[in-house]
Amino acid sequence: MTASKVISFEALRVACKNCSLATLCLPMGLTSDDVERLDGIVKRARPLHRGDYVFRNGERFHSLYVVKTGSVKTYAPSPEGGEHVLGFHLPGELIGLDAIEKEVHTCSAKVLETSAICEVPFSRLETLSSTIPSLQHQLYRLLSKEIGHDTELLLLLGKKSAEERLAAFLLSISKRLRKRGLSPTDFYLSMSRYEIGNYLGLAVETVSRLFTRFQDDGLLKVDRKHIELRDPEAMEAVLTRATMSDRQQRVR
Amino acid sequence: MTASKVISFEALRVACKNCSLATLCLPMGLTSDDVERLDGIVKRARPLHRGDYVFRNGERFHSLYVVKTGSVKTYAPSPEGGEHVLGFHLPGELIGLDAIEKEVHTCSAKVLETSAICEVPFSRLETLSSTIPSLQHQLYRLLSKEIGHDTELLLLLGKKSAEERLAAFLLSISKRLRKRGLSPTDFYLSMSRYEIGNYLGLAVETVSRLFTRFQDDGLLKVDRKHIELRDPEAMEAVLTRATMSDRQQRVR
DNA sequence: CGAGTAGTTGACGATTGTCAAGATGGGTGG
DNA sequence: CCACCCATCTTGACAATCGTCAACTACTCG
Repeated sequence: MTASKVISFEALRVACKNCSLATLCLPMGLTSDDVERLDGIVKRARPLHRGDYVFRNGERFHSLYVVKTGSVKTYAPSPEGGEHVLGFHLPGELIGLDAIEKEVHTCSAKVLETSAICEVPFSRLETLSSTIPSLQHQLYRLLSKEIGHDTELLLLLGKKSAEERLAAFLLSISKRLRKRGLSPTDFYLSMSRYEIGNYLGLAVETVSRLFTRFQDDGLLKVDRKHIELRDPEAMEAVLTRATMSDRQQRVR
Repeated sequence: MTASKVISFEALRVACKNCSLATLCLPMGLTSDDVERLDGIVKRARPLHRGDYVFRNGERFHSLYVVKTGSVKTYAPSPEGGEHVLGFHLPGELIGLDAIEKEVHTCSAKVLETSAICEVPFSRLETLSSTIPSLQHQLYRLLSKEIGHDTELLLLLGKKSAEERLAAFLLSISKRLRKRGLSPTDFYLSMSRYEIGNYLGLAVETVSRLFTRFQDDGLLKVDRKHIELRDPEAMEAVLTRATMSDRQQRVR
């Protein structure tokens, strides 16, 4: 709230209309006039560092957040100090949508690396959305998209083998990076093996072994957190080829 | 579209404002005047029979649907004829929310028993919602609720043992029935063992064995599809007691 | 009443978690 | 700038849960 803080905010200030993420984020499909109005309510680019919270489980819900740069993990802390990783969020992705109903955050969000986060006060967004039909529509779409995404994950956790889960995870990251204009075959994973395993419902050791196996099979090259997809098609094939889980699904 | 059809519609016609589900469904929190307007766009109580589709995977999305009586399963058909059960829906629950984004249904919905389904054309609902703020809010809430629900399921599939999954499933049904004023301890399961297993990511045989074990342990009495919860507290305890999955979650 | 589907039970095995030990590397302080 | 330390990751051995296969029973529906 000091002058210097204001300056740093201004330095980071990039209007929605100039933001490279506009097509992935809330402004999608809005006229430039409407984007201007949306712009007016967005608190932009709060810079956070590894381990900082965007919001915490139990806090009252006021805003949605958009990842502008960096990456965020959302997770449900369990009473005993454990956690259940719910997702990893890349630039352009909206978080906090699950809190609208109860008006309380039901999960925590922590940045995995230095990240810039835009804050969107929800009540103002809601008000604005009733006067901008395309914004309202976009919000319904984004909420619906989140449901679709969770559904995919449900299928992954309920029906797929460890191998398929990790392959799907890596391909998901790859595709999301491509959409953002980044290399889909050469990237760093900002999360730990433990977090990947937790997210995919696997033990750390299983994740580690799978990375080794994928490398041995020539599907990728792995060096700590640096991943190089060598054979994305073969990786896709891991998902489609008949496995235990397919057999299980067949109607008898 | 014949006269007789119109008559059957009229016979089933129960306005939202007189519907016992109003507090669970879209009208929640609306003034009676607003409910009247909502009423105007709802196509009411299409009666369907076991195996009938509410909508099918791939169909263009036009409407949301509310289960009025009976029960519905939603599932994603897989190319090889298998399926992935995504959910079971009881009276007052809204289905089709996942289709808003792509404007195409990404799953199929089939009724499990004779059911009445209300149809709500989405574009009209959307238009109406921008003039009724509390309806808009309720829609955001319902979408958000769906996300929260999926998140719980994610935790179930990713971290819980077979025993915990089935216990959670039965307790979920029980709680939802209670909200609808039905017995939470004595109910019929309209879905098959296969569908339960598929939904929970378990083999039919595992589900069957668990029912037997729960019965042997005095937690419930099972006779085909009829379930009698004998010890709901002990059933809750199955969820909270330390198990494999808890150990796994502990931060090292 | 017969046939077929759904459900149950048993035996077995595979995938994946657990435990344990060792390797690797980044960060910190002298 | 180097050395140490600790967290993270890897690898191996073993075990348990849960899926698979198979046989049998019991409903349900023509």
